[in-house]
Amino acid sequence: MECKTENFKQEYKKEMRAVQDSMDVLHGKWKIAVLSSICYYNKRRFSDILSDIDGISNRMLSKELKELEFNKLIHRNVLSTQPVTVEYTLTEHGNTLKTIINNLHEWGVEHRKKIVEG
Amino acid sequence: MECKTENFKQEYKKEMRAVQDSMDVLHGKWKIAVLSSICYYNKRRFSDILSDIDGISNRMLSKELKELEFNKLIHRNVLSTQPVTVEYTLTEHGNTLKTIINNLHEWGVEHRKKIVEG
DNA sequence: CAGGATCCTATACGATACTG
DNA sequence: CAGTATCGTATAGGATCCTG
Repeated sequence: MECKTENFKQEYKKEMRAVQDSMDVLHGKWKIAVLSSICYYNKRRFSDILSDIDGISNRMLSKELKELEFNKLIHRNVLSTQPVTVEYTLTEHGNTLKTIINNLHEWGVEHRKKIVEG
Repeated sequence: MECKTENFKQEYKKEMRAVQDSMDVLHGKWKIAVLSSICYYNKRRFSDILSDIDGISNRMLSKELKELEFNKLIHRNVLSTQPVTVEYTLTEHGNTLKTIINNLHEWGVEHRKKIVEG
C-alpha cells in the first residue's frame, strides 16, 4: 500500500469495478433480505418470503426475485400442482454470498453499538 | 438450521435488521467507491477522490462524504492553509469495513466469471 | 397461490453554474 | 480548493386491483 504509482491506480480501478459488479447485483432495498429468507429456510415460496420481510410488496418481491434469478443467485422451481406451487432455492453461486451476508450482519451489530453509544 | 420454530423466526428477523443497518450505511451509488478510495490511499482530498471515481459529480461526492462522516466512517480534517485543504481519512470504525469491501471485491470477480462464462 | 398491470410519488442522481 | 445552489430527469418503490 506504499507505492502510489500509476500501476497502483490501475489496480485500484480494477478492484472498484469488481466491487461495483457485486453491488449491481445486490442493489435495491430488498435483495439481501430475499436472499437471506431463502438461505435460512433453504427452500421458500413466494408467499412465505412475502411474510418474512416486513414491508415488501408483491410487486417488489416479484421484481427482486426476477433479478436474482437473472443473475443466477436463485433457482425457481415450478411444481405442477393445482394451483401451481413455486419454490425458490439458492444456487451454488448464490450460496457463496453467505460470507458477505454474515459479515454484513456482524458489522451491522457493531455499527449499531457504535452509533447508539457514541 | 433444522428447527424452524417461532424463536428461529425471531432470530432471523433480528439478523435481518442488522444486515439492513449495514446496507442503510452503505446504500447509494458511490459510498463504497468513496470508502475504497480513502482506504487505499489512507488520506485523500476532495479533488483526489473526484478523479479517482469515474462519473461521480461534486454534488454527489459532497453528499456521500457528509453521510459517511455522519455515520462516523470517515473523518474530515481541515487544514488552515490558503485556500483551505481538507483531508479525509477512515475512522477506526470505518476501517472495520475493509473485510466487507474485500469480500465484495472477491465475490465480484467470481461473479463476473460465472456470468460471462455461463 | 404466484404473480402482472396500472398509477402515482419520492428521492436519487446528473449537469451546470457559482462562491469564500 | 472544496464545496453549495439550482434545476431537471429517471428510476425506485408503494398502493391497489386484477388473473390463470
